[in-house]
Amino acid sequence: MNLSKKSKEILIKSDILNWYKKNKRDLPWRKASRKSLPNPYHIFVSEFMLQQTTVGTVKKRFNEFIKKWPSLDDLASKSESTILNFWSGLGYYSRARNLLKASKIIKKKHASKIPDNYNDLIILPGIGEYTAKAILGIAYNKSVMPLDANIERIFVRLYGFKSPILKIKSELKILSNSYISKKFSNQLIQGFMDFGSIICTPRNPNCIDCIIKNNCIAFKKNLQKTIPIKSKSNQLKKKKYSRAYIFYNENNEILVRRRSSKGMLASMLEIPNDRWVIDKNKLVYDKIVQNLKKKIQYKGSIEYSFSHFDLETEVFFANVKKNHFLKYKWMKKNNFKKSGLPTVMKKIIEVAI
DNA sequence: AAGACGGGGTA
DNA sequence: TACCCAGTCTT
Repeated sequence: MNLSKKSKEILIKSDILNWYKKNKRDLPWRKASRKSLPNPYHIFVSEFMLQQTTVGTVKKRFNEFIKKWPSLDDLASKSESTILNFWSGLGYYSRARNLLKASKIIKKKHASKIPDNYNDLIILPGIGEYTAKAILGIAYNKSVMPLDANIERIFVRLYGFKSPILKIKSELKILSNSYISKKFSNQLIQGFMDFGSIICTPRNPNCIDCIIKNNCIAFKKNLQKTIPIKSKSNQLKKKKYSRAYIFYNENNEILVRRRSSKGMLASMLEIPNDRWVIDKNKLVYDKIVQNLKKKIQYKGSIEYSFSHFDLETEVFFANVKKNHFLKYKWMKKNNFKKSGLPTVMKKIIEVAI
C-alpha cells in the first residue's frame, strides 16, 4: 500500500512518540525540573559534552560536572584552566573553553538564564545550528528538529538515500522540518535520538524490533547495512613524530607546562616535548632540554592515535633539581592519573615511570 | 568544501 | 584495526 507523504510522516511521528514512552533511556540530564521539562542548564552542559562524544562516556562526566558547578553562576565564575583541567580525557578541548565563554555571556547578557530563542543561542561560542535547536527543543519544548548523527541515520535509511550523509545535508534538513512536533517536540526529538541509538544503530541495525520498518525504504530493499553510504576515506592517516621529556625532581614531582592557546590540545598542560613534525629527521630539541642532552635517558616510545594523524613519541627521563626550573609547574608523580593532563601525556608518563 | 579538532567504545 | 559518536570553527 502506498501511503501519501503526509501520512507517512504522521505515522512515524506517532510511532516514535509511543516507542519513546516505553523505551526512553534514563539519562542524568533528563531529570524533570519544571513541568516534565529538564533543567535548561543541564541540557546546555550536556549538549556541549555530547558533541562528537558518546552518551556512555558523557554520563559519568556530566554528573561530576554538575556536582562541581550546580548552576550557571557557579560555572561562569571559574577560570579557564579550572574547566580545562576537568575536561581532561573528554577531548575537543575548545568545547570546554567555549562552554565557559558562553556561560559568562549568558550570565552577563541574559541574567544567567539559558536563552530560549534561536538568535540568542546561535551567537554563543561553541553553539551551532544543532546545539541551538537541541537546547530549544529539549529544554524548552520548542518546535524544532535538530539533526544529530542518530536522526540523520534514521532519515537516510527511511528514505533510502544512497549518498554519503555529508553530501545531502541540505536535503536532510528540509526533510527533518516535516518531522517537527507542535506539542511534543521534547519527546519526539529525544525519541528519535534514543531510537537511533538503540534500534537504528550504525552497524547491524536491530530491524527485527523496529516499529517503523514498514515505512523504511532501506529495510524494504535490504540496504539497512549499506545505508548510510560511507564516503571514501582512502587517504592514509598522517604520521607525526616527537620526543618528550620527564624531568623528575627530588620531591617526586614531574615538570609540566601549559601549551599554547592554539592548535592541538590548546591551553592544556603537557609534558615538555619537541614540536611535532612529519619528517622524523627534522626533530628539533625543545629549548627546555638545552644542556641536559647528556643527562636524558631513553625510556621507550609510544604511538598515540588522534582523529587525523598518529603521533609517535620517544620518551626520555632525567633527574633534575627543582630550583633549576623556577618558572615551571610541578605535578606529584602519584597524582598524574587524576590530573588534568590530556590522555596522550598520561601515556607518556606511564612509559617513563 | 574540506580540514582541524580527542578520546573512548565497539565489533 | 577501523569506524563511530546528541558538531563547531577555521581555512
